[in-house]
Amino acid sequence: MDTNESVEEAIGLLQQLGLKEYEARCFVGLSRLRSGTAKTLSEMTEVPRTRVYDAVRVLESQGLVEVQHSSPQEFRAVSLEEATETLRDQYEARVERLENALDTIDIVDEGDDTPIQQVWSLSGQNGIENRTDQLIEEATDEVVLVIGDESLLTDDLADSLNEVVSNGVTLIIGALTEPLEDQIQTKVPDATTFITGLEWLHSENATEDETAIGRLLLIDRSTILVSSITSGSKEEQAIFGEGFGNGLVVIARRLMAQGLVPAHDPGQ
Amino acid sequence: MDTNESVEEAIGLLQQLGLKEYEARCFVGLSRLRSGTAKTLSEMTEVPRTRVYDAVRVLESQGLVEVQHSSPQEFRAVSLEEATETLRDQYEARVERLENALDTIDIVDEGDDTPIQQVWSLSGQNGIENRTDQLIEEATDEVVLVIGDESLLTDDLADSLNEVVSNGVTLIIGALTEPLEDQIQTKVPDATTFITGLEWLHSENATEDETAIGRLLLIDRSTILVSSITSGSKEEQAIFGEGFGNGLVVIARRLMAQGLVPAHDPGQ
DNA sequence: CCTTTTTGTGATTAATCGGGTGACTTCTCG
DNA sequence: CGAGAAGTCACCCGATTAATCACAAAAAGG
Repeated sequence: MDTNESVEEAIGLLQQLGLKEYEARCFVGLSRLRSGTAKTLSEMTEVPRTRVYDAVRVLESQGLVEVQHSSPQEFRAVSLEEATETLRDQYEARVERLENALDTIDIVDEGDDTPIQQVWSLSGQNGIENRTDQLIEEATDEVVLVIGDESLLTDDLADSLNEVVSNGVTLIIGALTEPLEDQIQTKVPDATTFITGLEWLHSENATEDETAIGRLLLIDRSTILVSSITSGSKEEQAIFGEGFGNGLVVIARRLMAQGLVPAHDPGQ
Repeated sequence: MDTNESVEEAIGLLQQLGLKEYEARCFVGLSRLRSGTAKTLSEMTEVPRTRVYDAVRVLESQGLVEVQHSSPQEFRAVSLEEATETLRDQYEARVERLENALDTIDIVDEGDDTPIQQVWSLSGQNGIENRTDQLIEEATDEVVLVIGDESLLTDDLADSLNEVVSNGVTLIIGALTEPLEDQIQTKVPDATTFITGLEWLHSENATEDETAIGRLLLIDRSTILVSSITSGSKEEQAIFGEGFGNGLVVIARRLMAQGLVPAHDPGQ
């Protein structure tokens, strides 16, 4: 809606995608013009005129802008589809090369691992999401999952759940609210669902930096992941433990036995 | 094969993907260790010990490593699959947001366009590739394509070609060598192929900064794209013109009539 | 043809960021 | 309790990047 806001956002995103500020400004500037000269661009983007040339040159070498070598020379941005496709290609190529490089390396050295009680923490919505999916896919016996916020019920997650349930794994999913439970039953029809009775899971009054429950995942009764979301920063943080004897896991099992999952049977 | 080399490459790639040097070093360091402390990591990666903590914290917040809050605390990298998946997600999210932002903007202002003869230049393998594909898909009548190097015959390109040929567009593809022609007939069976007789298209003796032909694309006899590859830098550069009256296009048509495409009939 | 303005290049300065180091507090363990 | 390791901070300095300026080349326009 608000163009100015979107412009700023686009500039920021382009910088996150690796462009410098001037390059980003020039690109969105050109995106709003069918075509423009250095002067036009400079006026519209606040980029010093003499620096427009450098910026555009970089953009051209990345396939985001085309240049007409006349005098004065004119610039124009490639179409939105071409631009995003180019960016995607670029990134995909890098990630693939990274995969290969790390693959040929992975030859680990000294095993610096202590096979005792371990509790790891990780944060970032994305990373936690991926870890969740992976853990679910590795389950052989039982998956217990409690979801605290509907935004966490992604399609990828549903895919993982449906895949594992089709392999004969028992799937028990809890929700904090009834509407959420309905959503779950729609996306993962084969799961046994329930509404958790643990009040402390609910995000109280949404005060400042109140901490709400994110997910709670128990795999084969021996691996657990619990995450929370601070309502202010919306950053998700998780702790994660594995091993049947792991303290965290033991607590989780006890918790479960007590009433998190009401008697293990569906409905009510 | 050579681990050391791969390590360096991985570090470079991670930096291109947005990590700082220390972060990149720490991540590949942890990738070779099942788990490690700040000291271990510092020794292995040449990152000052006191800075390992910052770096790892950032990595954790991005979902690339997990931390055990013991003393001394231990770090470990997530699996290769999780890491690449996380990176992909992150990027995809950014590109999508960019798409939206630019979409709400695109409301162009003053049309600063000159509808006269225009020849644009663009560079970068990726961008040129995308432009090529897009132009092909827009063809309504005829596509003439000459490919100068087999590396340019990508799957995406073949897809575009096959798609457009199924819409009844005449497709004529030239190659510089016979093996290349064979490849083309395999990937795009419905195309009429030939071997170009234009000697200057061939990359002479591969001297220093010799310039070899990349692609030559003529769409509906009114839009043309010609690219070259400097053998040294392997950078691809292209010029691009549209409009039936465009000078560049006129030359291309004449060139074609002369013998680029031998009499327009298949084989020999 | 000469003047004036615009265009493009290059060098130069200023500010920011990231790599690198060391001081200092806290913790662990003998 | 004391030595050494772990962890946190604050700082320095070099490189990158934003920003300005000086100047040559080229158009525009009398």
